[in-house]
Amino acid sequence: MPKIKDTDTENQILNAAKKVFQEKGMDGARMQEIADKAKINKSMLHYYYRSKQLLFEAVFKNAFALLAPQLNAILNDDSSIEEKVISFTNNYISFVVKHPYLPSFIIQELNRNPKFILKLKDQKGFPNIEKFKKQVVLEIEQGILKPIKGEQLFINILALNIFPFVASPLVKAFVNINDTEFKQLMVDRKTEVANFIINAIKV
Amino acid sequence: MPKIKDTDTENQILNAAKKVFQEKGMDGARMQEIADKAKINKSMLHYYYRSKQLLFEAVFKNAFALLAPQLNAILNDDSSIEEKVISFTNNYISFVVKHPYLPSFIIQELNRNPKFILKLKDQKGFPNIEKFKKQVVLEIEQGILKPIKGEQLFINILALNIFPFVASPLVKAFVNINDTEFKQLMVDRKTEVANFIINAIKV
DNA sequence: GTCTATAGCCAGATAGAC
DNA sequence: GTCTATCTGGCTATAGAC
Repeated sequence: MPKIKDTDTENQILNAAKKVFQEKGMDGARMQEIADKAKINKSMLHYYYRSKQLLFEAVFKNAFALLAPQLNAILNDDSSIEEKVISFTNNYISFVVKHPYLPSFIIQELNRNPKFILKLKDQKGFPNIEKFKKQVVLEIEQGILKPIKGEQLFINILALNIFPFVASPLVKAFVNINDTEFKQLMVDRKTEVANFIINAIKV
Repeated sequence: MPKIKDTDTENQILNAAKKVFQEKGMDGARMQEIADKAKINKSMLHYYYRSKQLLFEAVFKNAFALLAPQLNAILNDDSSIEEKVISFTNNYISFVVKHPYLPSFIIQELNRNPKFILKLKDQKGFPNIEKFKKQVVLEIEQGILKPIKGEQLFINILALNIFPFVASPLVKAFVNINDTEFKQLMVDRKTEVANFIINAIKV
């Protein structure tokens, strides 16, 4: 059985850094706060990760590596579009309840530095939409789906699933609900969103 | 004819501050950069706005005051849900093409400091969903719409319209398109999104 | 109102003892 | 590998001349 890395100093740092960076962003994060949370000395951060920038990049790549498989599930799976919408919606919302800061962290930091995505795009496992697009064309020809561009459908699926978590303070204020009610609304969306999409696209 | 305020120092500052804060966020923005962009001395910023925090709040309230009427259009208007979806989608996408950083700026800063929305909620003109909810219930009873909670429908409308702009670097990378293609896709969404929503909810 | 100069602070990074 | 102490630079904010 392999050693549990979470007990190592390096991983205590990474876990603390995740929390602080995902909550405060690169610019708002403080090395001191990461050190405190990791219960180690500030100079240890530099010993292991050399600089704030490199520590941040480790956290970011880590976060992205968690998100990518979620998307690949809907892009590369062999089931029908309808089945994929149902399983993705259900899985994604469960995923993000476990990692609430993750989507907004990734989006916020990519807005701050859009070039950063180029580094990720070259890597194996980066989500690719081509198979999904072909499948949409095929199911339209078969009379299963109404005409829609694969790109637009994919954007719609992402939007309906990701947006409420990214914009949660705004949503809570507009819909005029507290945290508990918001959580319930998000749980409801596991089936709500899938139905909405399927109603929109099925012939 | 009133004096155009943009020629005043105070408004040069506000315009420069808008650009810098909306691009870099509160934490990433530098007073020096705002001063340079406004072509004035750094100490003038403090003369007119006292502190970075107060200048930021002026910019933020300004941004929110631009966004709120867009939402009130769909919440308070007297036309049918279908008509409101069509006009909101068309108008909102035009609006955001003119103010590309605005939605992500508001969302990012509210995530950084969620308490800030409480200050806005008390103000007159803050979007209120109650009328919209009643209308959804009514149109379902009349057999116009399929059963759906007003909250969920409203979240879906926001998500489909706002998300692609907030997450544009991510969307461009996943859909594998350049800036020009992205813009075209967003223009297409003016009708695309309205059709999608109407297909999803109309009986 | 607008400038220059600088105070005062804080954060990231490093040196060096152990 | 881990600590304390400190350097260095950059940032907000202000003092004060004009």
